[in-house]
Amino acid sequence: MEYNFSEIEPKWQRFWREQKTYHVENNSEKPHYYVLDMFPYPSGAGLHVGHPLGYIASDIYARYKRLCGFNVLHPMGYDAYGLPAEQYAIQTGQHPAVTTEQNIKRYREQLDKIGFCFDWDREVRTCEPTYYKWTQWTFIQLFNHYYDEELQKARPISELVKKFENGDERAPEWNTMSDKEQQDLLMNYRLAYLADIPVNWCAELGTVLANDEVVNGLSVRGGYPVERKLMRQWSLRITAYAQRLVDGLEQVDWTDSLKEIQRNWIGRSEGAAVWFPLDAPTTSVDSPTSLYMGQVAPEPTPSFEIFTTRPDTIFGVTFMVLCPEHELIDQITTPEQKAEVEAYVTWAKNRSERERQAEVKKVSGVFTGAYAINPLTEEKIPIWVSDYVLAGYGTGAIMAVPAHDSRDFAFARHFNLPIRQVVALEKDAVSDPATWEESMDAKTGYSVNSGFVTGMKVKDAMKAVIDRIEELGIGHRTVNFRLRDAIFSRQRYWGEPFPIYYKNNIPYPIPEECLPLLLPDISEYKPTETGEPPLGHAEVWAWDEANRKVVSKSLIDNKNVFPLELNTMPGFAGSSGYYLRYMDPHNDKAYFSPEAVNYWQNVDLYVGGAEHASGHLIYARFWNKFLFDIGLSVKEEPFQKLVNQGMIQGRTSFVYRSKEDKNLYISKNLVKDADSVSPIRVDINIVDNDILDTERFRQWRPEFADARFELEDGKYVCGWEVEKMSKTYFNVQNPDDLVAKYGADTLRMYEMFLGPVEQAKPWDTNGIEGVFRFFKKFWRLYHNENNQFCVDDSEPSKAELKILHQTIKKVTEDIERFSFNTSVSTFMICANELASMKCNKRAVLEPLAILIAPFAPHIAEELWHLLRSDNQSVCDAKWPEFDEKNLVEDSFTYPVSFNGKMRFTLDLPANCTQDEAIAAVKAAPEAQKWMGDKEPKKIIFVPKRIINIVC
RNA sequence: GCGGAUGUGGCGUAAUUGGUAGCCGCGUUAGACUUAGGAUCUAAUUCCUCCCGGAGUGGGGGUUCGAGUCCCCCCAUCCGCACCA
Repeated sequence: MEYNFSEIEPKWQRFWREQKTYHVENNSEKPHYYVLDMFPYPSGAGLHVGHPLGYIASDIYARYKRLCGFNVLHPMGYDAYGLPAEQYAIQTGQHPAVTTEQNIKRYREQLDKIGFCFDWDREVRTCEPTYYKWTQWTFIQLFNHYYDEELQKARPISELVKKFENGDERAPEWNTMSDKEQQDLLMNYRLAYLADIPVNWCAELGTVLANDEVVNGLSVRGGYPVERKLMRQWSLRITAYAQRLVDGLEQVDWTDSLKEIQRNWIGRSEGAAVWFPLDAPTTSVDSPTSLYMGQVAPEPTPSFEIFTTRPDTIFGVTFMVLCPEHELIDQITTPEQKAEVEAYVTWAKNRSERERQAEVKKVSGVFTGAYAINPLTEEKIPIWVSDYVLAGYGTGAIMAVPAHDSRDFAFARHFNLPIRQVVALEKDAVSDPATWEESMDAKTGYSVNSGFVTGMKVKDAMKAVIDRIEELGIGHRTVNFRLRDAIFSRQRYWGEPFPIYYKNNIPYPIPEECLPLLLPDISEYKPTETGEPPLGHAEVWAWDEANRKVVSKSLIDNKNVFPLELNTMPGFAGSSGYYLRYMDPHNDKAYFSPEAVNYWQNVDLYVGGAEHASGHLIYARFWNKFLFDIGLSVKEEPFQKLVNQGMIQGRTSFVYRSKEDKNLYISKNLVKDADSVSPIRVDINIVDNDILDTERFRQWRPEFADARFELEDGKYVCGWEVEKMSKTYFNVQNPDDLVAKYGADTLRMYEMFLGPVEQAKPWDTNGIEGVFRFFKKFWRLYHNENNQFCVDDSEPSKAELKILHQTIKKVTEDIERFSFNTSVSTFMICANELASMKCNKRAVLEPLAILIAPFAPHIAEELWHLLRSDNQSVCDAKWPEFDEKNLVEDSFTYPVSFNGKMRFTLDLPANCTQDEAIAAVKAAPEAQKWMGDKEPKKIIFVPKRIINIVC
């Protein structure tokens, strides 16, 4: 029989399904290993060849681990809530659940054809009530917990209430507060909280977006403008975990670049918070010094706090800047400046995020007329307002040191403010800042003109200044983060409903026993006429507190019936904890059982795209840390090792149409002048190895029906370019087509052969033939000339064993370091050598079938069953052991170099000593030729490698 | 601007981690078997060359007996962040 993949592959896929080969139990004597893929959003377009790349890599690893004796959890599911299904629903009225179901069906068919070892019994879908019940449950836990700064972990909010009741400086009047006041106060502590916050509002999408969903002022989905707007929204207090999110990166095995992206996103910076008193005529302070000695309790002096990472430059402050939103502006602006300041503030606040970002280089601002006092120099410093200071970072106020901060420098130059040098590269290298072209921002050199720190190194000066500031009680060391809390409300339909109802305008969670709070059906998926989110259309959408159930909205006037939250949760809600649910997906009593999580612990290997670095991968880490704090999750970090598969780009094919003769298409290498032709994208499915199928091209579209071609060697050669894989570029490669033409094993192997998994690369089908040829050759190793299965039970030769063990060694090492492209090469070398030796020994071919099983499970399974009479799957075989002694040689050919150049080779015993080697070199006739009568000055001998002789 | 990465034949890539650069595959060329082949097999294929050799891993310098690999300076491309004080 010839290698007939179209018969083999469905046969074994059925076998695996019927035998439940990939079913995984939560208890086993074997060591556990958890291999996870980022689950897909099932879009309407189906899979293209880029999607399975990571799945194939993780599948190979999962299969390998299993063969090595691990109990491997390798699940798959769907991130099923999302905007496209909802937008499709708005256009067609089709329920998103219906389209989502259809898309999932198609995804599953496509995935099944590739032969993955997923345990489909553990499938999760984020839109299933049995799943989102636990998303809602976690939200309630977040709502019911706060972050205890002392313990550095989440604790029940009831503990905080108890503290407040017993007297706490954070809520001195707690016991006299009304319920509403108490609840409002607690909102400042809850990990899931409701607050009026500036949000990214996207009018076009009719929803707010998280920071990572906005790029350059445009929405990631759709590219619509986004504006800042104050809205009452649910947020997650992820900032409470900022430090732990930074620290945790030390413990995980991720690439440096990915860790760096996360560190940047979290944006930790150390510095000082310093209070600058106002030079306000209203304050009755005799001498500013009396303020700072610490003993005299001064009159309450209006002052404001700034944050700086360069406390050492405090002697170079020549002005202060407040952000336009700063609350102090109204109080301090002098009457003369009032009109100007108000105009500026209004202008700044109304600027869209996009405008602001586009004009970053433009300097704008206005003087308030007020002054602050530099607490160390007692100088009077003007206070300005400018939008280059951001409200959301630090305190929204800065001390400006134009000599050593490029933004302050630009501002000072623009408004002609003084610039004073306080840092120099050398102690005496002081120059006139008026001559500078740019500020000196580097944190190197020495302090100059800086009072008591003059002459110190910058680093020491920083410490000295902070120490003094803390001594004086006018500030303290502090850490600031760029990370913002995650906005958790979406004005959408197709997402998890919040398990929240409002009584007297105070939010309450519905009782946990009543979860899930089911997403109601609605008639229209658009916002309501009054501007409420789509859930405003839901008729039966009110909470009956007494009967603990959802009832009709019309009952809201009744005593115990209250409105339910109309927002839904964002996409990252469902994807933040799914890896935990896979451990115990059918549990209806708990998110997952303690037994399950104690067995699996956390994800050992996570494979997915780097585009989730500042979204999903941060949220999931936060989510897991919270579950860890409340005792559910057992590891603080959810994903121990992370591999980012590179994006597969498209490789677009072009034909070149003559500009003179619109029906003439010129083959690529015959195009003399690029301006004389127009390149036209052509469907890659009618191009093979860059050769255009001219007949199918004529049929492709009516306008090409009369096409004529200028051919080279009778062929039309297309040009190509790397672009995004997209329908509009005709460069989408559907995996189904390749499976049909070459089989799943060839597709799997070829995707790996393309290059390192981590590397972005264009999809290029040229070359898949080579892998297909390999499989035909591989098949023939197990068959005779008449295509009959034929293996030999005799002892293998030394040479044959050497090839086998070389292959075992290399493939094992390659898989361990995720280098699958090189293992494919190793298989090819192995097959070539065995074929040329005509080796058909069982002792070689049986282990070989196991070795290739992770890569090409179908052909491996077929050969395995031909080799053995028991009905055992190759998936349950044992990974062959590598035995060094098969590789040991009696003699070894040593390359011999003179003065660094290789001159000749010498056969020596493989384990010869250095002295023996040197003696052999001296005796060799070739050596005489190179050495002449010179004595070697130096002989370098590396075991089994090189002998280098320097004369 | 800041941060991270990458740069090797016509193409995708490899190199035991400092040890004969170009493995494996595509493509190309020649040959074999064929009525035929877009099947299969064999051989060649970094470049230059007067066939003696010489040059060569983005460019320049350095360390070393020896550098694709380590160090310094440029150049190019890709990615992330971007007024974050």
